[in-house]
Amino acid sequence: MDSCYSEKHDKIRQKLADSERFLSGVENASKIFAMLGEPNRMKIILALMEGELCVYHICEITGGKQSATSQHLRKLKDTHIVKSRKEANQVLYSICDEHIYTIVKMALEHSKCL
Amino acid sequence: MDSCYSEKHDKIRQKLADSERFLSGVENASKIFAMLGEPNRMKIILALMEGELCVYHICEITGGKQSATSQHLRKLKDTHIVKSRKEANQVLYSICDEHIYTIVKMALEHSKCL
DNA sequence: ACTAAATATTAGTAAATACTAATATACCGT
DNA sequence: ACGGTATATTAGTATTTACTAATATTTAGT
Repeated sequence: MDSCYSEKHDKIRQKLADSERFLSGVENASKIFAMLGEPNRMKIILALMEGELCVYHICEITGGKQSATSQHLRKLKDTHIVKSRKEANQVLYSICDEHIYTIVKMALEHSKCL
Repeated sequence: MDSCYSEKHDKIRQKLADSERFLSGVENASKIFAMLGEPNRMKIILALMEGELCVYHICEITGGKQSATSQHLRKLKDTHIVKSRKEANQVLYSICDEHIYTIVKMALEHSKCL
């Protein structure tokens, strides 16, 4: 390896790193949207926007089945949209991040005006 | 039909209408998210956030194929996220609505902090 | 320890979605 | 009118995703 290339190569590496960072940013942001892009999951989020809820109540409110709801909750947790804590024999879910509120409200706003 | 029911029935109808409005609101908002939930479509949006572009350039920037890109653009148009106008022999696309900018920026923000 | 309630997981299947390649359409310049 | 360029559409296929039903795990109360 010739060391006069090192600066040049650093720049290339920087560019690659940047674009990777960019692409993974896109991937991550896309994942969030994909989560909200499923109506039943969206209903879960809307329910949780009113406050912490246990799985049973989430099912009741959204009309979803236990199993399906549980699977959706896991996905929402994996994407850091939702967090959970155990209390007695139930698991309470709540929204992780302020941003989600704003994002959802914006989308409802947008869809209102066709 | 007995007319003393009319008020009661009106209320029921109102409630049904409300919940339908609510559900269709959820459906519509969800559709927007589903659009942004596909990485290649997200890239298209990000490109258009810099300004109006023709299909050829969108393909070039995002690295997508012509056909796939065109199909994505149709979907984005159907959901009123994007609009188009013809100029000479090309079609220029741009983002429809202010909200989209904010929504996307929020999501990138959210995904940045894990 | 046993039973019941709350939640999670798994496996299989059905449905939705995105991709590719080929073809069609529209428009421009000659 | 013809050839070329830009975009759209279609059909078929592959992949992803969500659902259901059954089962497993966890905890609480007796």
